[in-house]
Amino acid sequence: MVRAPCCEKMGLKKGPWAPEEDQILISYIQQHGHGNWRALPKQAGLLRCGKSCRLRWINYLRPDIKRGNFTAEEEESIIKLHEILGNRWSAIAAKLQGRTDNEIKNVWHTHLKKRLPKTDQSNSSTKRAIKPKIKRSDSNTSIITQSEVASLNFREMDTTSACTTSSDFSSVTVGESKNNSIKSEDIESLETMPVIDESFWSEAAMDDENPTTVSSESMTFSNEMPLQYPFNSEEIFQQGQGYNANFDDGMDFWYDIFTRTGDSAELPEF
DNA sequence: AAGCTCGGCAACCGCGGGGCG
DNA sequence: ACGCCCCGCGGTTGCCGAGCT
Repeated sequence: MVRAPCCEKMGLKKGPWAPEEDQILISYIQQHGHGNWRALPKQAGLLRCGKSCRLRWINYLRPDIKRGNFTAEEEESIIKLHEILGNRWSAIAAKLQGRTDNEIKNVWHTHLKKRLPKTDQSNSSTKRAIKPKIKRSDSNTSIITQSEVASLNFREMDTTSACTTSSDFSSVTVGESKNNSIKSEDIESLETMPVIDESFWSEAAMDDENPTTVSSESMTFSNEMPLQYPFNSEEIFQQGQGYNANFDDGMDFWYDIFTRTGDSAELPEF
């Protein structure tokens, strides 16, 4: 089935927004919110498609938008986050208060990309970022927050429940299955598993005799800062029914590690 | 001063995922 | 289980102003 173009209908305006249109959109959203973008332009009396309205609001009119040049800190954050996330601009934007994905994308392409060595530039375009695969928690599970993950401070992880299910940080479910069966979705997840180092697998995870225990010691960073791998199912089991750690929480964790180590060379690739 | 080039940025396009009937 | 609808995302386009010749 071929999807009809967004603004196929005649009479819908395209291109730059006029100040009057902005005003209409702002006042409408202030009064009514934006429940349904598709219906919004008609209700607000705008000759725009809903998509265009949404984009204009998100990228320009939102009251919490921070305008102006990016600070050095922000640029540094973008570079670091891009190392972690790849071209997932919305995820990067979520970490930068008041900045939009579009803005970050533009800054990246116009300024920041040029700063990288050529090899990195070519890699970055094809670099595979973690796909967000947010799993909505069941009624009998709960979301674990970044701080909760960080506070767990584990020595070991159990790959039966932690590794296989946390292989993609967007989708971590612990406490429901204790078997080692690999599902098709796990295969995709395994592809996006952080590449750590060879010893990580040879010493622990790939140990035939003890395939489920991984020592966090095998994950080392260049500055010798001791790091604790985030997930330990045993303690998590003790805490309750299980949990879902969603994608952003996982990213928060890795970003935290990154900012602590400050060494992109040692960052796990996705 | 006029024409051209380039960079920056706002906006558009098309795809994929999730919700819902 | 399936199809439709809507939303959000990432890639791309095109306009516009600044700088250069």
